[in-house]
Amino acid sequence: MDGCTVRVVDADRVAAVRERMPPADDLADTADVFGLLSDPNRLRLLVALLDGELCVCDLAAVTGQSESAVSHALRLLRAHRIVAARRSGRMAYYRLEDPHVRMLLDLALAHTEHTEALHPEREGGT
Amino acid sequence: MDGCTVRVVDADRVAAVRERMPPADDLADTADVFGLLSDPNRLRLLVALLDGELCVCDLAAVTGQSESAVSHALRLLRAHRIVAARRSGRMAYYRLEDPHVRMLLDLALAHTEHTEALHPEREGGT
DNA sequence: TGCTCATATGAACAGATCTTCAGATGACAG
DNA sequence: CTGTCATCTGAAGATCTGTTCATATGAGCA
Repeated sequence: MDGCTVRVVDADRVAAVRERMPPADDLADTADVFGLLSDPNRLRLLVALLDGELCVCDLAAVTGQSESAVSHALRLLRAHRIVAARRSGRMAYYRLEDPHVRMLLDLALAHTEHTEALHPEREGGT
Repeated sequence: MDGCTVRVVDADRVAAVRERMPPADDLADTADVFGLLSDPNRLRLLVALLDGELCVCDLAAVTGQSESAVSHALRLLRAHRIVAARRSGRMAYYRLEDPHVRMLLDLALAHTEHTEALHPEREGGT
């Protein structure tokens, strides 16, 4: 042969872990959700919404972004059903719809509060 | 002043929410962590490591990536102290180091398992 | 010492992402 | 109906990100 593109040391473990690996769709979904939380500005929006609904302009004020940027971000979040909009006249009030995301936010924020020495840019190799 | 680039509807809410908003550093950190979890392949690596340590080539086998890609990904995760490496001869065994990330993974996976109808690309507007 | 294997690294290219700007939509006031 | 206001949208550009290919490192073996 050729030596195999993919070498395996512990075949049993590999097989076992592959068993437990969630289906690609689920992983993609999950990665997607994390991706939506991976932008500081989007994060700010969601954190702002933890307390209750806010209109676009107030969200812009709270998070310090342009209203256009906020609108784009909300569009994305809305497309993924993470936030929902309520219309009142020409205003749009957004709220956090996805309880799962709320949990992730709570958990994540709780931990960063306690974790001082988390700063990146370090090699932990040798 | 001018009319304000930023209009505010509910000034009190805005002020209150700004109060509660975590410092920019914390948010950046949190967004960073989510960012590391936002790639399906990295996610696969981390899920594989939930069970215990694995060497690079086995990780490649489990996750279906090239060993180089795996190495690059691990490097990133290592830099952020999310995984740690143990050396044994020419092998490198990686394990999940960050308990906080483990929690996020558990929580996220638990939910995607139960959630069938999460698929994106939908407008929830009106 | 010289060879092979497991892993690490760097450079480069392709695709995704975020922000901004300009303009569209739809509601409300007169 | 006309003008204004809040929000939405599309396109364009700069930046980031992830993958690949080629090569480096360093351990073990003969």
